[in-house]
Amino acid sequence: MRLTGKKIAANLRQRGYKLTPQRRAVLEVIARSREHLAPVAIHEEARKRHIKVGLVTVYRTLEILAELGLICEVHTGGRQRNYIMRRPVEHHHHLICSDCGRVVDFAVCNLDELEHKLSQKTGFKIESHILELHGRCPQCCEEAPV
Amino acid sequence: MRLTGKKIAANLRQRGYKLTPQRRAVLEVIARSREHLAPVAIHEEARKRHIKVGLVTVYRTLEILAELGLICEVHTGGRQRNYIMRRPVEHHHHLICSDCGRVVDFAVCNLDELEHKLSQKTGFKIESHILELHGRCPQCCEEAPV
DNA sequence: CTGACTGCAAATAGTTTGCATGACG
DNA sequence: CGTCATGCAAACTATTTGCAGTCAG
Repeated sequence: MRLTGKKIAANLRQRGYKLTPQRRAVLEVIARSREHLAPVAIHEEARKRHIKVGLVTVYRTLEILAELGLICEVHTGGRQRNYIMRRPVEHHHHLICSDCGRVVDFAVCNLDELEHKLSQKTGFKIESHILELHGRCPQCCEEAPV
Repeated sequence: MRLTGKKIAANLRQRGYKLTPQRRAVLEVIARSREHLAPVAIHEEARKRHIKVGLVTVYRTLEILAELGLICEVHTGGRQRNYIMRRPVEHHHHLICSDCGRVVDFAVCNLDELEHKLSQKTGFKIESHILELHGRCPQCCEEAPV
């Protein structure tokens, strides 16, 4: 599914939001990057493309986009938030390169059984999970063999 | 394995650190809590127990304790760091109540196969993973049925 | 037109650093 | 006793909020 402007606009409007150049810009920057980006990086990149946008707006936009499920947060352990395009709409996870930050999606996670077992054992009503794999991508392994 | 003062002291000394009342306090606060705690909470709790310690020291201590593997970080999605005692030394994960913050450990995670497959498919050299389950614990489910 | 959006400046929140003093081993 | 630890204040970083002007629909 391609995220055309129209689809996004509709998506936004549905919840009473408007599609402004700034929001378009933020979304585009994230969409074009294969890596996860921090708010500051998104801001810089947008300005490089000569789109006038304030950092504050980037923050506000990210919140909305995440709420709409168009982007999602990546937990890098660093001190800032990081967002990446949510390509497939389905449930999926990330494999993240600890050197360059490249992100690969994957969908398989046979955790249902685990969740079921744990649920029975602990009485928890399990609602979601975070699963992220960290490692080094092929490029980084080559470039700087530890 | 009980974490006696001696063991901890040895653990610290091994790497050139000293065991001070402050460090002892921080560790004790974390050890007694079943939930994950943020630096501020640890600081407050320590003071309640009449141990004079500065917030700065708490931060510095947390860094060391995490480095030593005595405590570990929990990713709550909130804006602060959160730490919890690392009870078993083995590899394990957390099941976290999204209401009260209670944390349950579990060790089973049949991800080896998944990691292996992904490694082959992507060329990534997988080094670690984050797996956290989120849900509501029995108590919270009872007290406030959604 | 009008309510939602933007951007600035300023406020917060969390964390880190510099430095003089204090105490573990 | 020397080295590492502490605590204050101040710096810093990331993020949020208030508000007046602006714009998409």
